[in-house]
Amino acid sequence: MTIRDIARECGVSVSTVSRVLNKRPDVSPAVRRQVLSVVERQGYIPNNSARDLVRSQSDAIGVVVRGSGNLFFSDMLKTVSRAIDAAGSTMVLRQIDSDADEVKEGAILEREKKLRGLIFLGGRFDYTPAELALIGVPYVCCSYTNCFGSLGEEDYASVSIDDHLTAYRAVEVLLQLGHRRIAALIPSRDDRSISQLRCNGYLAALRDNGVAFDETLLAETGGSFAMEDAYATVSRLVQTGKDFTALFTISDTMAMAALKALTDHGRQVPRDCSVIAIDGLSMSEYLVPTLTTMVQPAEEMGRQAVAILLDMLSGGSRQRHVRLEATLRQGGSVRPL
Amino acid sequence: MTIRDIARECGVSVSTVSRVLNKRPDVSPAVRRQVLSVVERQGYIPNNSARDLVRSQSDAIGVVVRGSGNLFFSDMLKTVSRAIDAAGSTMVLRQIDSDADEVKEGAILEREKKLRGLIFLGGRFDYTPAELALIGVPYVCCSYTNCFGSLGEEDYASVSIDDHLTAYRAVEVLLQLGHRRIAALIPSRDDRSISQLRCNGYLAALRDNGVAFDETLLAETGGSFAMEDAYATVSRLVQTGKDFTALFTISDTMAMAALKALTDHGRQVPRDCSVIAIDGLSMSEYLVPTLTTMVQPAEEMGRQAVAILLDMLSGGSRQRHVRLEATLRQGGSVRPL
DNA sequence: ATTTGACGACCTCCGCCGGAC
DNA sequence: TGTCCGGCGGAGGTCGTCAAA
Repeated sequence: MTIRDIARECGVSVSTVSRVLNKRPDVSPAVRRQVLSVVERQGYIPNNSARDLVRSQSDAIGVVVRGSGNLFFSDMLKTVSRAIDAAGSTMVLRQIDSDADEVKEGAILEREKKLRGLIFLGGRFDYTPAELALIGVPYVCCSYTNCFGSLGEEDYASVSIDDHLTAYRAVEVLLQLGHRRIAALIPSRDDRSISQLRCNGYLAALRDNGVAFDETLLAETGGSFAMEDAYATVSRLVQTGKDFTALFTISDTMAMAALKALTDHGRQVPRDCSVIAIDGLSMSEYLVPTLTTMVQPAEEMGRQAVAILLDMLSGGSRQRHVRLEATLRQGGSVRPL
Repeated sequence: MTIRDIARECGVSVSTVSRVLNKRPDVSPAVRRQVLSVVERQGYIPNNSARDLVRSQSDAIGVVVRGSGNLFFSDMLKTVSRAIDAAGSTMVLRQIDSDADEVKEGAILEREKKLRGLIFLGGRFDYTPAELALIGVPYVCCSYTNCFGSLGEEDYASVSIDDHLTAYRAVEVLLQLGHRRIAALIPSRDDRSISQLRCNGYLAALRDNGVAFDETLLAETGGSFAMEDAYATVSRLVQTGKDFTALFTISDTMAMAALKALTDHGRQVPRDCSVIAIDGLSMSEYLVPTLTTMVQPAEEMGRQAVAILLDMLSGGSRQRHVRLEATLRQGGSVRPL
């Protein structure tokens, strides 16, 4: 079933059917009605590949989301979608695996859909100029920066929170409430990524407040963000018998697993151990106790990412790197010592 | 940058470059190396649209997932992906909005990628033959059936649990523990979908056990599966002052919101109120208390869906409709009365 | 003036044939 | 004879242009 079949059945030319399908004005109402009815009756669906092939450009903006199971990107995605719609543009979404190459996928998407620009929701922190050369349109890194890479500040755009500072503040909350023996649950202390940044914030907060860093209170999952591994890691930590009154962790989901592990091993939260995290998933408001966490402004991040991209597309010159602030959401998982 | 540019730069023909890119054997190692190095250096990416367009068929199987935020489909998706790989086929994934038309999207995907078959993860329960005529390849409905539609049994394939029976059993668990005043938290009792099926299971279990149905204990969110609405609905229910010792709900995420609402209004779980749900998300093992829930065999469902599809593709004649059993996972959210 | 038809270019693959050594 | 490479044509939908009704 091709456009030619429709044309033949209607007794008109391929050009005419194409005009109807693309809602162009220069077709008589009678012919338009007839073509549409045949299209409907035959269940004809235009071939998207052929369509994409011939369009030299589109008004579409691509969004590449890495990590389909990442709840944090869900809220953000809604805002991004709305902002792109509001700008009269179209969003083309591609969800990829958390170990896939978002740059490569973005480049493929760019060519396939003839994109005007790209937004990456999540990605590596260590791009090199060579790999980014694949991308031929303006792009914005959303929720991460290139701090471990070699891109120039002017070579890309980003919207993010200050991961170091946010972790620093979270740990400070615990310190100010009198906690001194503060454990940290992280994937890895040197993954050249978010985990390392936030771990460094933890270390800096301890140092600045005169608390000696205790290596044995740093619990690494071995790179994993999975709840399963977080649970096992915290369980091991508790079983070492080490004393700690609070736990800092870098994501809400890991915190959820930590809450469970602590409870299962007889440590009540927050009575026996306070827990604080970073992310601010809406889900964590439904934990018992409600999770105390540093909320990333997901919606504002999405809005800003779209705003920056649109500005770049129109040749504007506004700030290309936006740092937003994470704010403390008081829950019930932290108590004064 | 097209295949022609690469051919020109290499001083070979377009055919030769195409042969290299498609890993065909009849190219000399020297030419192959040269072409690949130029492709690499130029960052050439073949145009997927043209590629898809020209292929008359592929070995790909399409998977359409409706509701990107649905955690239940995450586990299933991994199994489906592995099973398709194991069969030597390729998976093409499309995530769509929960209010999008999965049939339409599936039909588009089918033409775009020249699919051999389709698997729908989540969809409407009331298809008509007319709309399904859009789909031109074998397909399997995974996690739902056409029980509210007008398809013939022979017209489609499905893998699902018995929603009525599963709800029935969940409520029976509560009844056998002595509970009589059992509230139900559901999106809607007549949505011609999963909510209605499970609600009927609840009603049947009450009836068969001689417990009169109390209209005021049926809490509807108004069609929403969102935690926010579940929380508000349970809060209202508690505030009416109605007495109930247990709560049945149709999904783990709604149960999570219910746990929170009950706790926030002074009802401890399971001491003051037991909670049971259906789904068996891995996440709900990390709730405090662990959620007692009827676990859908997500992985087995994924495996079966692929197996059925492969059988249909090879002209096999095995059972087209597979009903799997949900099994009770004992948690800490239910107690005997 | 309005509506319609014809045509080529866009890009890649693939089967086939022909040529070269 | 076998190996390697070049060239051709068709398939797909769109869109601007030109011609024609």
